[in-house]
Amino acid sequence: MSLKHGLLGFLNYGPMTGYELKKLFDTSVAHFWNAELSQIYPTLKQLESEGLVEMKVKLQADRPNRKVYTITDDGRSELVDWLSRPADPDQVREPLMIKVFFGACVSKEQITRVLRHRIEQLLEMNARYERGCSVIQSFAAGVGLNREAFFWQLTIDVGVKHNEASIRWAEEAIERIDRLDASFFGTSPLHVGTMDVRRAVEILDRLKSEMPEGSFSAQAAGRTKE
Amino acid sequence: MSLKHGLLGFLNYGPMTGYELKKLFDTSVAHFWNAELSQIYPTLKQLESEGLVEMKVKLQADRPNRKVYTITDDGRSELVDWLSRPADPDQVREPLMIKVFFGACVSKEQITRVLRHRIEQLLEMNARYERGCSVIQSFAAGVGLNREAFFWQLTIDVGVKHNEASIRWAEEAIERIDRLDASFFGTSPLHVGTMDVRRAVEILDRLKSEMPEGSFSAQAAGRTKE
DNA sequence: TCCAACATGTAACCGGTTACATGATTCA
DNA sequence: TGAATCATGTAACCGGTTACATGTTGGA
Repeated sequence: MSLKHGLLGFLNYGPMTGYELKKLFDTSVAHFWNAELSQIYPTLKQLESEGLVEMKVKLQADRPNRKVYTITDDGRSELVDWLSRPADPDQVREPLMIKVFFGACVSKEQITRVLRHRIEQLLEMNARYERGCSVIQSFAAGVGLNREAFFWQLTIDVGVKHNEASIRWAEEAIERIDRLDASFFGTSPLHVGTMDVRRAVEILDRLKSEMPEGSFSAQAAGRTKE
Repeated sequence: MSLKHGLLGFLNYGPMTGYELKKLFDTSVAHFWNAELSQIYPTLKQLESEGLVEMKVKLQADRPNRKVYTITDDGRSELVDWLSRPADPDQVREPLMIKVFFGACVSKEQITRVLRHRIEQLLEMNARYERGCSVIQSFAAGVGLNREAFFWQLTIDVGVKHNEASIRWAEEAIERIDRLDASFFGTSPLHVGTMDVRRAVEILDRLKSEMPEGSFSAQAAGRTKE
């Protein structure tokens, strides 16, 4: 888990409470990382028990007391250490791709509708990203971290690029599906090919053994384990 | 969870065992979905208890008995139903982006090394994808599902496009970081700006209230819950 | 009057991974 | 002899989400 390191990263900017960390998360890294308070609080405790942060209770009369966490030297070096280590490949899990993978089970209209819906989502998301840019600039200026804003911007850039690529892919996919002969789908939406599984597995085994190594699968590319 | 629907999708091609499902997963959807046997077996049981699949034990003398699962009419209609529903936006969790976000904490060399490492991963992955294309073609031809192969191919295309976009982004990021003045990073790797958190949160609150709505965050774009 | 913000948490659940268990057969 | 394949599972754990609990203050 790298929530730990996300918390350390923010605490490196200055001491703060779990509640404040949640706010920062929501308005700065929400596009690639979500964190609930119910996960932040125990994680802070854990960081404390590992000596990576220190906690001081600030008594308050009118509001609940605040527990202010400060990063320690150990915490700082753990952070830098982690940041410098290369990251494992992200293992993805994309329900939309399952829908596309089995697209032949449904009609042209059904599958393209799903794709068009995704395009809408991506456009909306990119619009939000654009607004996010100005938020980052204003925030960085207001808080005096212009240097840091350069990197914050990079994480937005990659999201935008990703979404643009997805949109282009989806648009092309819709076009290609539209061009497909109607007979391609059969008359019934449940008209999908069947296969002899024993034979299929046989073929896969053969293909696999013909492959150089690692064959065709997403994972395994210098895993190091964090 | 859509492992359920992934299993249904494959069982729609023909009756098979958990062991065989695992093989198919590993050689066809591994690039966007992983499934362990220890998860497949209980999920099949669950599908059975929901009446979406049926199980028959095939006794074997020399090997352990096989439990062959067959999709039911209910299962088929649940599959088609699910496939036709638009997918929620993928919620992502990208450790690499945390590293970039806090890139100002480390040196130019450290952060660019991390990015170069990611580029290597992506290139290797795309090479695997290319091999994957021919696997899909051979497999589809061998098993007589050419129609379906069109959609299988689409799921590889999107992976390739994504990776290409990431590579371009990372290359540009490295260039831009390299061009940064050394003073940008300070002399010490731990030289990172600090901020007045109370003030930062104040600014965020103000920016948030100025924003139209939903402000800047990745989620929330017509969630429907599966 | 009622909801949002402040501020902290616990407990149950959920999807998924890792490790462990069993036991025969086949191939290097 | 020892690893890989066939074939099934259970149990512990892990990161994360949802729901629930508590109690004050300030604003619509």
